[in-house]
Amino acid sequence: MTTMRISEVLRGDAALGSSVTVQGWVRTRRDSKAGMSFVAVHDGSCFAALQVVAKPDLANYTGEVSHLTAGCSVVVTGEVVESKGKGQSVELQASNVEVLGWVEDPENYPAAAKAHTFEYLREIAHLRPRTNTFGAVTRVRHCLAMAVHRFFDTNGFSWIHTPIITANDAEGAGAMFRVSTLDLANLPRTPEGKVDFAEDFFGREAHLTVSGQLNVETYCMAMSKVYTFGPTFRAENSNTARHLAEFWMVEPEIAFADLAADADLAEEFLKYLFRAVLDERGDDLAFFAERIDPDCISRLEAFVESSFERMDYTDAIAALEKSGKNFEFPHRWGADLQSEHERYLTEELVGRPVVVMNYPREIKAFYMRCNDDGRTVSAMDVLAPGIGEIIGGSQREERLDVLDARLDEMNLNKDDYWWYRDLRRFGTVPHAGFGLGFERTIVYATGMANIRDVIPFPRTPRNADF
RNA sequence: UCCCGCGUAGCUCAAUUGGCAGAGCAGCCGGCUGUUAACCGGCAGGUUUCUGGUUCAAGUCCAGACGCGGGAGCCA
Repeated sequence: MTTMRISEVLRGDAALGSSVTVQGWVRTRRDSKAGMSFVAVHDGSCFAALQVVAKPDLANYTGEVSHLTAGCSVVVTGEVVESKGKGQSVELQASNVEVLGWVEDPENYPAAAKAHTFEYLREIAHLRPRTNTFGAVTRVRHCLAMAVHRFFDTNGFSWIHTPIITANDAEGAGAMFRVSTLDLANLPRTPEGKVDFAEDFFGREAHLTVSGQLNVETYCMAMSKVYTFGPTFRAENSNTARHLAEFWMVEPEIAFADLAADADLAEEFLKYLFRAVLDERGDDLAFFAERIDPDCISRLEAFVESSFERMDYTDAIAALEKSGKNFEFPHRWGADLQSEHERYLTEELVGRPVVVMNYPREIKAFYMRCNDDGRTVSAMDVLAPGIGEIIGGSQREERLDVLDARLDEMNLNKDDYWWYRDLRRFGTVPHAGFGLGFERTIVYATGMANIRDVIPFPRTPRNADF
């Protein structure tokens, strides 16, 4: 008798007739007309549950087994047999069912075996991983995370653990959460009456990071190919299905590379991720296609097969003009593309993922490399059908004089960027990178409608429960 | 943050013009010769988000608060 995961039993690792033990939780119990019970047990190892056949000759059949409800934890030993029913090829003929934990007051079990809305399940985030949907999301998320590391590892990248707490007060990527140990009820003051952060834990203002990019660039200038993958934080009060206050971001950075190489990397990387999900999580994808988003498998298959279109921002604007479409928001050279513009380009005009490159410098960050035309920078967005912007990246400005001019132009203090500027003083090289929102990647792969349902414990404005 | 919508049983939703608050699922009890979102019969389940107002009468109308959702902006 061996203990096995349910995925192992279902894929045939245990010979028919052999005795195995499984451990898990009851999904449903069905009583048959023959006076026996069918107990579906799941343990998270795969989408399917294992059907346990429990007959009345079990010592605890009447007293316990026939009272099992959704959520009870059980250890079941039995013989692996070919199923006489239709829904599964093998099942477990139980010789012993031990109930480890009952569900008290099953009428009020919040995750009862019935359909629930995702809004409701967010209120029971500690129990929702037991549902079909969140089990599937969790396995796909894990699959994608492993694929991120595998892709970079096999391509010679080093994983850099950039800091969560940062004292860079000017990263320019959005509002930041303050990190402080000061007593809010009794703040130390400078003679001028301002809060005296010299008294704070770090001796200066500190925040949660909004991006690991500036830090990872330092390691890129020594390791050549690096990436970060970790949590990032935005204190924006944005309440949408696509935003989180705490989310995970993947940020590769490559040296001796230009924007074209950056776009090539993004394309190769995204295709690798989605191919991994297609190869490894077919069971979960089948569920998403059946219950969540009918197109999710065909969308991924099309994505990994198609080549990304490259398009200059200037040409994209021209294409929008030529489209003759009546957009809600006007498009003009010099303004950022609206969601509807991005959707037109990738879904209607091209019908494939599109990399829009070389944006007007006025609307982009200080670190992006200025092009020779004097009015654009080497920035790119990867747009995908069905989701819009999934990646934002750029070639970085490696020339100190140009970088300094940009900092001045944007009224940023050069002293705040002293170590970032040092990289341009000591052995500077052309380099580029991008940021991929990890949860948005999961949304794309699963067809889940709300980003709050692809992260275990979503943090959004006015919501940090659990 | 702005615009719109919603809040009724554990969950998903009904409730006509302001007039006795009701179904399905889940739960419990019973029945049925291997069930698959099982089926059949029965039982139980309510401070209608909260506060105030109008009215003979409020789930329903009015005001405010709180919570949630959709869209927009910002972005990843």
